[in-house]
Amino acid sequence: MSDRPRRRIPEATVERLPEYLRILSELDDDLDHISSEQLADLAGVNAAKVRKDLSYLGSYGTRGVGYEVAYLVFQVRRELGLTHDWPVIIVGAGNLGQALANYAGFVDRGFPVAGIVDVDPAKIGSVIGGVRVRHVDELATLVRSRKVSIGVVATPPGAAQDAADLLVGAGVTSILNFAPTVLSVPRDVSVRKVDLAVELQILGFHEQRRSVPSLSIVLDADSSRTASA
Amino acid sequence: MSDRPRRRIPEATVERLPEYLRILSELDDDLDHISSEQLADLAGVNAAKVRKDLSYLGSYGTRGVGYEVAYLVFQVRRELGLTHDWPVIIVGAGNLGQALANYAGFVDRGFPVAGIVDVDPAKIGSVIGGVRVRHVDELATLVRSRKVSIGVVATPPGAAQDAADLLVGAGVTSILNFAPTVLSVPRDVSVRKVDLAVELQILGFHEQRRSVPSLSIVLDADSSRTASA
DNA sequence: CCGAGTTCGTGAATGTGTGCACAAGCGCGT
DNA sequence: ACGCGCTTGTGCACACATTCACGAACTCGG
Ligand SMILES: NC(=O)c1ccc[n+]([C@@H]2O[C@H](COP(=O)([O-])OP(=O)(O)OC[C@H]3O[C@@H](n4cnc5c(N)ncnc54)[C@H](O)[C@@H]3O)[C@@H](O)[C@H]2O)c1
Ligand SMILES: NC(=O)c1ccc[n+]([C@@H]2O[C@H](COP(=O)([O-])OP(=O)(O)OC[C@H]3O[C@@H](n4cnc5c(N)ncnc54)[C@H](O)[C@@H]3O)[C@@H](O)[C@H]2O)c1
Repeated sequence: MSDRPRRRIPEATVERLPEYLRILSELDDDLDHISSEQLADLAGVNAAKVRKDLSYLGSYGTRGVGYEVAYLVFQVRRELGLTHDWPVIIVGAGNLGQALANYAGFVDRGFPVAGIVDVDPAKIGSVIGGVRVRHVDELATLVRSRKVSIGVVATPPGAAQDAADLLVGAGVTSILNFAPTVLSVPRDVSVRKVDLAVELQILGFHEQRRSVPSLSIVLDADSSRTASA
Repeated sequence: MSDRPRRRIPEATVERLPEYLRILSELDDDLDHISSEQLADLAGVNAAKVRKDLSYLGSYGTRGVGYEVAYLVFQVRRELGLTHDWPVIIVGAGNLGQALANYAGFVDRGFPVAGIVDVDPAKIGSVIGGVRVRHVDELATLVRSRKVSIGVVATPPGAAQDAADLLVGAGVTSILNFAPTVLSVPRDVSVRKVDLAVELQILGFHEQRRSVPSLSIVLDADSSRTASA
């Protein structure tokens, strides 16, 4: 219990752990154990993958029985660093920034909105999701006083790099970028990008392939990203 | 020109093509050629990767010169199926659904919002981004009359499977899911999921690792998803 | 206490993605 | 016409991810 092997966890596994965690958290309270196969079904993946993923955290299952849900939740949360909350600051209080700030799902999963900033005087002072919109000049102060290490960029593309620079300058070390722009940041800052138009374009690609049945295989079901009944 | 090799394109490449396309589209008009290295820099990836990605589309570059931007844009658009628009229907006109409908970036990139539906009488009839919100009962009619093949699920998690079933029943074959739920759909329907809380949790994981310097390597810069200066 | 049935943990095989390194091809200047 | 410098396209080696298959370890009933 006290020792932590702290082995390296593959990135692909890290990307699935939050999904397992969500599913486990939503399970009925009277279900105290779950098998890799049950969890796999709920997550839409292969059972062997679930076992391998969980094995990176340690040997927390019991053969012939499965995994104890409460304990597994605890272990996954610990591994993901969710033993404490990670306050988040949102830059840009437009359509998307407001939707994000209003979204209860963030605080529920350990990411309270510690601040929202904008440059538009019309937006500053308004309250969204219980948080008052501040001027972007106050960003650094907010980040430092609230010990924020994660920033969300929800500005127009032209302002995204500026926003990122501000965040990095204030000490933020992780950025979630919604603007369709490639951000330049120091190597020790993590950036993840969510581009909704890209998602649609990927769907469009497969959609198009579907309608022009290739000479070889008629339907190459893309098992990678698609969940099936 | 008339022949189309129609080779299989790796999924990883498909996921990068939209980004290349966006960058190419935003280039100065007076730049008529671009090298793989320049494009790689702009996209924050390796030049060899750009060349390999583009080589799946065909040999559209010229050695010693680079790629002709206009022609490359055309080819990438063709490959992604963007020779025509893909109308999209949004289910759920809440915070997120409204932000999406208001977002000009979709229609700009070939995905006009053909309809928005909801169950809430208070929302039905209002106009968002130039589109009137309809009752969810009209979904099938809308999908058929506007030839929609892509649906966006922006309902609360509890209603997401219902929304997906409705979409599939109406003939939609690609779904972009924003609800934190695993959707069950027939095997021939593509689903992509965007879970913003998952993105934050992944950042949180790396954030935590950062603060507990592992015994082995102090900072394992995650090159996979992070763009760096 | 034993055997049947269950489920985990993981080695090994296979599949997919990345990046180096270099030959082949092109343009340009002389 | 030719050589030189530049850039593409790709073979190859390596890294990473997925899946299978099976031994190990557990439960339970008799
Ligand atoms: N709305 C969507 O559904 C959607 C979908 C995909 C991507 N996006 C992207 O998300 C970003 C935000 O989209 P949106 O629809 O909310 O745009 P928006 O125009 O509604 O909001 C942008 C906000 O950023 C503020 N801003 C501008 N410059 C700033 C700066 N330097 N510092 C701080 N704030 C600044 C503006 O005042 C505005 O309030 C854009 O990059 C957009 O491309 C939005
Ligand atoms: N708002 C965000 O920033 C955000 C971020 C991440 C994920 N999400 C997810 O996106 C989804 C939507 O979030 P939101 O903030 O817009 O929620 P919301 O509650 O503001 O909006 C949901 C809308 O869906 C409608 N709806 C409910 N049942 C429906 C049905 N059966 N058919 C059609 N419409 C129905 C509701 O009337 C409401 O208008 C949720 O699943 C949420 O978890 C939202």
